[in-house]
Amino acid sequence: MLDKTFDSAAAEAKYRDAWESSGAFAANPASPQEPYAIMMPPPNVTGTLHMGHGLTFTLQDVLVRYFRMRQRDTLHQPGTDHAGIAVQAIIDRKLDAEGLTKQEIGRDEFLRRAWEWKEESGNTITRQLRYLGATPDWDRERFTMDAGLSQAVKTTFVQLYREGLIYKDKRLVNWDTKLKTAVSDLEVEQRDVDGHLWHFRYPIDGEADRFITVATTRPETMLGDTGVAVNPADERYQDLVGKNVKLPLVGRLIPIVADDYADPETGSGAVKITPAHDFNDFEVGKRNDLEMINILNADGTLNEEVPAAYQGMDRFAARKQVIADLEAAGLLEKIDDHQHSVPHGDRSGTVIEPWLTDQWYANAQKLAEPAIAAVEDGRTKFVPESFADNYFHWMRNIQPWCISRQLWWGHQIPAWYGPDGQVFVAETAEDAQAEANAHYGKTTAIAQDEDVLDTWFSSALWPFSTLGWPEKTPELAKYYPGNVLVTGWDIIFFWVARMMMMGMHFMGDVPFRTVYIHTLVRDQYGQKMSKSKGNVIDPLDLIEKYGADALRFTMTALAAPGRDIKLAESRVEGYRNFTTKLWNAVRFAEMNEAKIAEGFDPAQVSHVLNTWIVSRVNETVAAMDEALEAYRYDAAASALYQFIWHEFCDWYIELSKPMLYDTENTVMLNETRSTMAWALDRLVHLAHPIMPFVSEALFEQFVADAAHKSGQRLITAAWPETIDLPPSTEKAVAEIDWLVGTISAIRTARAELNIPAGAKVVVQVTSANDTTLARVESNCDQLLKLARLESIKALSGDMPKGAAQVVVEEATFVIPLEGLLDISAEIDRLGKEMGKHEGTIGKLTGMLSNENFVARAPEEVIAKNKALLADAEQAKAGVLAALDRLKALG
RNA sequence: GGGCGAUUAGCUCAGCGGUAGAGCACCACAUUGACAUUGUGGUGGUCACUGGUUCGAUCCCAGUAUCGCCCA
Repeated sequence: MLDKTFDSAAAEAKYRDAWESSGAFAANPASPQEPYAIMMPPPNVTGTLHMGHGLTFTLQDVLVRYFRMRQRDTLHQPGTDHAGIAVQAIIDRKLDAEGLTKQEIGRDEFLRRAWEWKEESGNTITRQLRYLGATPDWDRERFTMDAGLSQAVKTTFVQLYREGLIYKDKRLVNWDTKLKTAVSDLEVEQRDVDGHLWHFRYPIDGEADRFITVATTRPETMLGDTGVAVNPADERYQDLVGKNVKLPLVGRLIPIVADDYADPETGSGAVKITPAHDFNDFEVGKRNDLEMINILNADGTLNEEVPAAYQGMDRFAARKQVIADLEAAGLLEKIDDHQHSVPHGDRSGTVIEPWLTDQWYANAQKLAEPAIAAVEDGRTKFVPESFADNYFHWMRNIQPWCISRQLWWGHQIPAWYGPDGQVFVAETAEDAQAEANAHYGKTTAIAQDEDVLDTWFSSALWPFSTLGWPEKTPELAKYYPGNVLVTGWDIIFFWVARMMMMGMHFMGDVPFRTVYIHTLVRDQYGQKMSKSKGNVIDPLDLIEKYGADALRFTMTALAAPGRDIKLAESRVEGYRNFTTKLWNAVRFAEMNEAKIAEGFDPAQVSHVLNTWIVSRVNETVAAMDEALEAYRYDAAASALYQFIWHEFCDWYIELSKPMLYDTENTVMLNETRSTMAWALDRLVHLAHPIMPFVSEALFEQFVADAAHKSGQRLITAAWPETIDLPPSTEKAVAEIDWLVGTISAIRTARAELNIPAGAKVVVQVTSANDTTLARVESNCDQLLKLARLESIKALSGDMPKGAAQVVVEEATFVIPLEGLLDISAEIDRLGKEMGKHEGTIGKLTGMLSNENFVARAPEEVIAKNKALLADAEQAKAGVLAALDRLKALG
């Protein structure tokens, strides 16, 4: 006997392990089955499961389980990325706590410690994914710094270098002064801050008492100014172009140049130019051939390029000092409050400095071309489609991709330098040495580039490097391209774009056919979850409280395309209740000995109720197939919920009771027991992708036995297919629809007339046609039970006085209440119904008498409206007759 | 400033060129032999606003307002 409620914790613990050890998650490249591959976006190895993971991995697992049940050879590729900056920061902190620095311990020892950390605490998230019920092929788990994936990095780097698509360049980068590395544009967060705009007066050289005013939000950069720009069309400054300014505090003469970048409308119209410390100024500097003076050290202190008084000073201390000194010199014109955005490192939180350094770049513009074309011609589709525009916009405006990072944790760049700086790029030190020796004509010492590659460089190779590339493996042949990539929109540029570029370049084909983009999980008020706001909901807490199935159902039901998910805990609670509902439905079946009898054929059931539920199962299968194939997770969840709760539980179980309790009629009893067991078997199959634990538990504890499938596991069972039903099905469905409508109508009238719920009433039917009378006859038990009636039969003799009347289609159900009826309440009630029908009739008559409508509307719309009008008129006539009788008899 | 999206019941959201839907919340009733993590019934909406296209617009188009997000 099933317990009264579902014990989610016990089931999760049991099936998590049982599934995994059964080998159910394993892909099988040797199998003849059609593949279905999803590459898991590798979570950061430092990560722990948050709600975003909860969403993305639920959606992936729903697809994986669904297609596994459809008997596809399913690969869900798991793994983690090495998170260069994050891991380096962790090790740095630990060293700091020990009073050590990485320079002291050296690169090898640093890497040893990093690996040690990774082995010990780096895989928290992959353990946590199992709690969510994810079923990737764990035996194939990869890490971006594994030997194979590292080889892929070397191979791609060397090839791209040889093709001229990777090169070294001196450009401005986003420099993180705390982590002392370049970071990508995407890792820079623009924060609006309340700052100031300082207006300084720069004296014109050779013109006493003449000044030009410039404004800046970063006064310390003036020490690196190498020019002042004015707009060529700005008449105020025409005569100054070509002259020099004597840079205060520094004394350097710097030219005044004409450049469109200067906006005459903004401030004074003149702009100071610091080419080595501002992205816009860099371009102005290049156009006007201005000197580039780098005034910063890697740690953000000022270097020897500035006057001695400022050397070694931190950039923010220098800012104060520069302001004070300019003010003292009488050159501070004014200070405005000014709100502006300041770049911050998203890892370090520190202000990012544009800094001039030598870095390795990939020619992203070139690599993007085929990646853009692949989406244009539909080889890869975005779902929802609108995200393709996002992708195009970014890809068409893509900048050179700075791929080097000044870190130790990562893939060290396979480039070596000779004593004169000559570069030798090769996959191995030996090859590089050989090249160097050949180049110099003698054995010459070379040293490898100290830097490592951006983590996203290796992540970009993930769709093929995990499959064994550059080796030609069976996996690569079978699972590339993958079917779908499921990820959040925040990662389109970090990852999707780069996988597309690398996939097109090295595999000659897209990495996946579809990119499903989901949105962010926010709190119930639409706020982004953040630790500082304290509104973070931990998915593991929800799993503990409500079960993984409830969380998964919530994620699935809320995953409507293109919309952020606002998560309220009450939703999860509601879906926990849903798992309980399903559990108890099976428990009911168990109590009533539901079991599929030998030779049972769902297409041949005789009772209308059984025919109806078979038909409803069919339609639910079709609805879920359609929804899942279109990535309409919300629609799939809703079809399942609606079917289980509001059709199977509310009506099928309730209407089946008279048959299940009537042990005399063994034919009907057996058919109903069989149908119920059959339907439940289909139903747990349908529930499995979204609610794997409760469905598997129910299957094991009862359903498998009832359906003669003992010993099988749902996780690998075949997904239901729709079955062909005889034409008579339609009639049965209409009869159940009528029955449901009639019961509901009587219940409504009872409630509105305050007939006590416990009171059994006598009902007599009048003005009913033969079909209705036959339906009343054959569904008598169900009507008595669910509408709580004493009896129901055709009205014989006169209409009783003081009777309530319920009109359903052509028939009226008369409920004699012998003076208990509140006549005026009943008149009001019937009057309200009349109003409703009259409204409908008015509207439809209007439409149907409109010549244009009749002439232009489609045939089926006209037919439908005519039918609706007939129904409404029939109903109105019934209600009118009821009102007349009531008035006549009281 | 540029781009994208949203605006439908108290809340969270589906929907769709043809009579407005769900879940939650709320109100009333009910402990009837799966389930109170329940059942039954009910209240609740000028589909943001203004125009246009159409026989017909919540839906398509244009504009307005408000709110998000991304980019500069």
